[in-house]
Amino acid sequence: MTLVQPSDSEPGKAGSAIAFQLDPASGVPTFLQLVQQVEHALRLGYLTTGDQLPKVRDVVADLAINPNTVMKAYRELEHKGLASGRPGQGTFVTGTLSQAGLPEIAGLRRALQRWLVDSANAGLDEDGMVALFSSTLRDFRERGAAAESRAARSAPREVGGGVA
Amino acid sequence: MTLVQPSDSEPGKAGSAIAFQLDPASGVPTFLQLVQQVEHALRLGYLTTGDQLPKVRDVVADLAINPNTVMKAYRELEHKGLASGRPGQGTFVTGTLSQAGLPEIAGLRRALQRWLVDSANAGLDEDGMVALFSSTLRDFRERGAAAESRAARSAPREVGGGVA
DNA sequence: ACCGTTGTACTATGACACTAGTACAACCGA
DNA sequence: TCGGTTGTACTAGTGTCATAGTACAACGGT
Repeated sequence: MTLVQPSDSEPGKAGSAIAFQLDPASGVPTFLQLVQQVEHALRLGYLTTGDQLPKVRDVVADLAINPNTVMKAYRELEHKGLASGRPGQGTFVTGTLSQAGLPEIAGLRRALQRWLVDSANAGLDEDGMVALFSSTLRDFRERGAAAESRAARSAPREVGGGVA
Repeated sequence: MTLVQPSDSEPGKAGSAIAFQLDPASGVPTFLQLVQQVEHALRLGYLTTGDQLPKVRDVVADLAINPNTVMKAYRELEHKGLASGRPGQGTFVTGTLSQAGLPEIAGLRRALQRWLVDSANAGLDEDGMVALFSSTLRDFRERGAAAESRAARSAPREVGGGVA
């Protein structure tokens, strides 16, 4: 034991740290799940420059995975310019991905919560909701692409999706 | 050349066949993406007993993947009792997963479409929408679990997620 | 200066996903 | 019955993911 006593919101953690969570059934590689969760938090503004990510050894203990796996995730984030490790201190966010304002996101989130409740009331389970979201999003993407190809005769546009 | 001429809706395909689509960036194994897409279509009632799945060789040609990979997906579906291969004919749906009525789903889908439009108007890109959905769903799951653990003192319940 | 914390590097090993290539089996229609 | 279509089986090889285990480097506080 040292000086830190574990609790729900551990002391010594700067900013709002996120809590990683794994979904073994998803088929997504562990290290990628970590990367994606950080990116999601960055997109939604739940994490910003200066915030600390969970310490490698903490993640290892919480998720029962190998340090190398956590390192692979953090290295990927560093490579994308989103985080940086500081030996002796921790790993910290160095970039951001937020695109919409926090209030807008909060509103969208509430609307989505209502939709989830409606879905549950309609008899859908969680997998069903995911299925419907995936399907609707795919449609949305295709419609958008179709609309663009209709309008882009003279204004070609890049559609690449990297984080750059 | 044989008798079939490729077009947008190929002749010779019974029922409503689904069109597979891969997302290389997702990290999800190819064969699992195929399985999940069929399961999603089954959940939403877009595919039902008797419908034909894309022929192995068609999938191979369309997605530029190996027959073994498609077979792995179809074998998994067969193992779950959802599909069955008939040499010389194709692979057909043998089970269903739909839980809510088609009209309910259509309504939920429209609501979700509106939400996607709103999100786009708020400045969110597709990744942002996925991020917000994932985050909100995770909350939803935790809230539900909390509500259950509050009410389930005397009525324990299974939460397993398999397709059985 | 020392010690503990934290990030980082390295090798080796097992499991899994995907591929290439070949061959065979079941079914349908002419 | 024959030929084409389709599903299926098999082997072998490659790359990635995750693991265990060990060791080192950078930083802060006392």
